[in-house]
Amino acid sequence: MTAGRATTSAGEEEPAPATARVPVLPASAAQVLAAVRAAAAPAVKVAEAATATGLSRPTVEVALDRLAALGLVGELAPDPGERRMGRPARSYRFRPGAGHVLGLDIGKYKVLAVLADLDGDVVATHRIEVDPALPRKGRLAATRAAAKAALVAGGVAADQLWAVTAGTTGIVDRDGRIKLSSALPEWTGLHLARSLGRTFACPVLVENDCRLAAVAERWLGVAQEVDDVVYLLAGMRMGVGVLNGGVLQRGHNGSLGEIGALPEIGWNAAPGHLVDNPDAESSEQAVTALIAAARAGDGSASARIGRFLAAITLGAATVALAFDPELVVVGGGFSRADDLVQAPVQHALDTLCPMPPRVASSALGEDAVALGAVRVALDHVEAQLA
Amino acid sequence: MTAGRATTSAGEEEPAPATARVPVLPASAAQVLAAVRAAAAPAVKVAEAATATGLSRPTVEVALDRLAALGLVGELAPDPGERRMGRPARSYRFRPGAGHVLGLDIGKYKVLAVLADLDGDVVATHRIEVDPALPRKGRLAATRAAAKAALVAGGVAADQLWAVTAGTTGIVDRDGRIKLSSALPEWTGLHLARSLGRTFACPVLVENDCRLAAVAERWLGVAQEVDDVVYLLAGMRMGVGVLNGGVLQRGHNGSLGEIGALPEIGWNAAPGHLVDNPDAESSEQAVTALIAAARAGDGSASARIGRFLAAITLGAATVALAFDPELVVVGGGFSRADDLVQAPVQHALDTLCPMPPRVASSALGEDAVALGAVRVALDHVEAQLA
DNA sequence: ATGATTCCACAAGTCACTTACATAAGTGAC
DNA sequence: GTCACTTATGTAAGTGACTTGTGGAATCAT
Repeated sequence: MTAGRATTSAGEEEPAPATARVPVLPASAAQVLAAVRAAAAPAVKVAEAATATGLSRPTVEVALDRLAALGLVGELAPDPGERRMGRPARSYRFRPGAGHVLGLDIGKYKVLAVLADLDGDVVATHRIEVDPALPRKGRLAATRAAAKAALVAGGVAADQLWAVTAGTTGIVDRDGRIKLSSALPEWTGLHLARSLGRTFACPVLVENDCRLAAVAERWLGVAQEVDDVVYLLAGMRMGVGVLNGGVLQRGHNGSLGEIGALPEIGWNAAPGHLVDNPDAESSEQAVTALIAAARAGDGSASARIGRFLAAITLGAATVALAFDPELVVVGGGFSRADDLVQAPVQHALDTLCPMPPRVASSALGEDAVALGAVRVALDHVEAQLA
Repeated sequence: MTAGRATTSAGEEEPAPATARVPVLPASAAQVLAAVRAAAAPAVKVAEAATATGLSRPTVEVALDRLAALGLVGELAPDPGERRMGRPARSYRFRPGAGHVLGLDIGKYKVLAVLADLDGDVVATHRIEVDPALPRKGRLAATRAAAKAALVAGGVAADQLWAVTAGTTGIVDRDGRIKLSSALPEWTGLHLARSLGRTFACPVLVENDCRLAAVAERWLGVAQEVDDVVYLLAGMRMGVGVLNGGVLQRGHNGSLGEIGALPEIGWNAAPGHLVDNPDAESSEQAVTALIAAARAGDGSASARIGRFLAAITLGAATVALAFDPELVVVGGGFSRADDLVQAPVQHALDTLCPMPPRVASSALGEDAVALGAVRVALDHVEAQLA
């Protein structure tokens, strides 16, 4: 569509920006690709793909040729184990390495980059600890460094990256701008999607971290097969991510689920029950210590945690009633305290809700946000391939 | 696909159930139909439809022939006002009367049937006042009577009905069963979709009334062009309907938005501030009288209303924060008191929410539910035509 | 009437897909 | 090793929905 003439004639064109592009597939090829990916067996014979798609064999064959030319599928050497009569069938399989996506979790204390192939299998990971007081530039630089390191570790070239999603603390609008972040005040106002867009030659999506955690738990965690999920981040920071009918909810300003602003809910005060000075940079370690103490039988530590739980239950019941999920996933952010939260929250919801949802603790822990980012990036890619 | 042989040969077939069926259109016809409907002008020339769809003129012509055969479009006599050179172009226009949908509002005190054509223009209406204590059977009979009366008044045959949607009080699951209705206790457990399905030879959808009101306000009321809407029913009954990204939210059990169960929210007690005995059958009239008194300057009536408003604001703020809508529509159910509610709720949200939504009072009043039902039925039809 | 103008109707060509058939590449029996 | 059998591949011819292209029909201006 764009001028082939200009690129061949004039030399003063801006350099072709090496845009990583998801290939555009004709309808039949997209159908065949979906069938190959959906197949239970690792390798798919042409005839199988034909019956699966309802298309005829010749059509499937040309589609497979195109997909093979794009690298999206590869022909497989015939399995020597399977010896049957007749001419052996050609087998194809999806090549998840044809493209890659990157999920970024830009947190207060760390930046985590997760590189995955088109199957969502993690190819490489890179984590960089950062100073919670780091200014914008430094945190962005750390993000780019983590992304680059993951790409290098995975041996993936930049133009093999088809989509990037970043998750971060705060209210993110639909353009990828951070409207407000209380945990990272200097983050407020940053157009993160545009900033990162200059680094990557592919679409960059930005989403609130709790939402991505909700997506991840549905993808790989405790909320698999569940369409209506509320993810409840309960820890030094309170947050909510909501899936309704399997689709991520954002709200008009991107602040859906942020009921913490209501003093009656008590969420803003809740972290104060855990540690004396929640804003201190050392609060993260203090909470870890507190949990360890409570597990070791320290009564005053348990009491603190009890007060914290009492403070969050009303809010938990409110979101459960408001969104009517099938499952509430509680995640903490700090390591492995989710089990301490699950039972009390379940009890609270059982008492407060007429039709109480199940409550489960996060299965993915600290990786949830980056994995959710990977899933969102994959969804973006797959929407284009369809 | 189904056996033409059987119907012609055997006589013992069950009588063809006169199924009202939305016609199945080939892709090009659906495209052309959409173009004809979307056109600004009432009549569309073939060439215009061709450029609008991107299809060629011959293709558009055969599509129009098919649509005309189905009655979905009609050829229009050439406009004698438009005198131009050359052979006059044939004009087509959408025939909204090709099919009809029915919206039902099955309430405590009334049943309202609204019959509309495919443009959503109301063709006929029938309202039956019912005893609030009426048992299931009677209310269902009244519903059927209202539907029939509307059909007769509109001169529409039963097989011209392409979809029916019913709205009613209570928690409705995705199969159209009423799981719980506090306002109509004998309604609980009724499989309303199946009951009504025996009456109508077309799909019957059932939805909670507040949700339909939200849909209606977005369609014809104050929430036009707004994708994220919370409809707040504030009166003798509290309820919520939520649209997020323009799509109706239901939740896992169909109880999304039902935060009234929380005592801290205060919604269950709120109607008690308006009248002394909210469960009495005369409470409806009592509220109407109360509003009239307050408008006339009665101090104690105003005080009652003030207490009611104070009791609902926390819940309003909660749903506003939870769902992050662009607009909150307050509706009452009883006649025209919404303006008394709008300003106090707006004030409450402005104080309690960091990014307060706009608050508007319902534009559709008592008709909202039935009109929302019409819209949902039309959406169902249009999804099939696409 | 005649020509200009505009739209319609029919024919022929194109594309993606189908069915149908001949050919290739193996296995197993002799 | 050769032959028959089985199974999958490769290619040709056919179909349907859509395209472009050309001649014809309906109206206005002269």
